[in-house]
Amino acid sequence: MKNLTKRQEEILNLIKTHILDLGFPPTRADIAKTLGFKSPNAAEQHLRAIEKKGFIKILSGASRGIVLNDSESDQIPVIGLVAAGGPILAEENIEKTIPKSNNLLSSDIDYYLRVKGDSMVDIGIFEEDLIGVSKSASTKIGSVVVARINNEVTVKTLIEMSQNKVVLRPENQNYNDIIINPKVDELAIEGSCVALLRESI
Amino acid sequence: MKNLTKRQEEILNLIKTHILDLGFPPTRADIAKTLGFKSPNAAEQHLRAIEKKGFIKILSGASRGIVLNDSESDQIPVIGLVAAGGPILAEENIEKTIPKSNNLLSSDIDYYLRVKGDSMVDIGIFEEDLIGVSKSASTKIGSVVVARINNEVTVKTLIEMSQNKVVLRPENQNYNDIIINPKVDELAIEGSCVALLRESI
DNA sequence: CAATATACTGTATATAATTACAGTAAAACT
DNA sequence: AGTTTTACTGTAATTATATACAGTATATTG
Repeated sequence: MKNLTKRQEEILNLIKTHILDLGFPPTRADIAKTLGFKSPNAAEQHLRAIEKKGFIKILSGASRGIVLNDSESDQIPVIGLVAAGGPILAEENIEKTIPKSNNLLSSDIDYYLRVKGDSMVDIGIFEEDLIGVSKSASTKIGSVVVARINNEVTVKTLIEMSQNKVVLRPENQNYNDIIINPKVDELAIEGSCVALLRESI
Repeated sequence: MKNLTKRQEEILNLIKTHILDLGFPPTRADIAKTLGFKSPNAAEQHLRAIEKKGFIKILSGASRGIVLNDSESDQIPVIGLVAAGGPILAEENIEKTIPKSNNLLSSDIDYYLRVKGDSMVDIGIFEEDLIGVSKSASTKIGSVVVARINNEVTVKTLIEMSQNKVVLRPENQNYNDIIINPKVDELAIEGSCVALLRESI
């Protein structure tokens, strides 16, 4: 998807704002009036350009027939099984996506991860639950993190983190702490768990 | 706000669906075509009636100028502490409301209830969690229900239900089953738990 | 039992809106 | 240097849309 020019972006924002304010897209004349064009055709041609670049779709013959193409930035992916090796957010891991506007929880969620196994049941994280993961939230000691150890993704509580020792604790008395030497094993903290969804009880 | 007739409700839903699908409201002709009216005026008059009852606003002169009035029905209330005596959904119990989400969780959630206590931790329901409650979902044996016993609201698993014996089980080994005789104690099953939200981990 | 609300058909018209065509001018590629 | 893209003005035709007016019929309410 090509980049929009400054003016085109301005028009796309105007459309979004109009929809947010009134609930329906503007007409060519509305756009022209707002931006001071003396001809509705100026708006028309901008719309065609924006459509060509893939950001909107113009429904011909319909008044206000401007459809916003769901940009991926407005969708939060739900990650099912993470294929070994690749990045978590790789296409093949995305089970579905949830529109951000429908998100009831923290706005800081980058993706949802479907929980496998019972290693976190003691703090109420069950198999099939969806965990809201934030990549930017600070990973403090004691927080629940998404970690990748030698290409395997896991959700655990972060207990200790120093240069040559990282301790990840399963919240289930049947499991033992995972102790990693980052100099020996490959370790990456992918994000912090900030919310939880259970779709059926 | 007066109640809509069946037909009017049908039209309001059509408008909402149209907006959800395409991003803008339908025209009178669209409505007429969808519902099989032979005159766009039929749609026009329905719209006027729906506006009169306060559910929409019609912007005169604007094509597709139908604005949905934020009806409370699009918001799901979050119930904090339930005051003894009154109905669960009483105004004073509503902690906040959250917009109804279509894709995220079951569309059948009437309200969220904030969990107090630790009686359900064994199945991953923790204090401060929000439970999505459906009033209409069938209350089967084995399902987690919201029950009111002598004016106190509680969340438990329904184990047995007969004319003179109802058994509610806390999912926590430190608690005992609650055995009620509905002929002695006042008991009402308010709904079933169909989803769960945890706003922070 | 009359008035009002509901639920439409049918026709007509003003206006709202899309959209095509003909230009101008500057900037950005190729 | 020539073509394409961007960014508009200006005009006009066609179509889309709202909306008024005139009816019909049944149901509901005061």
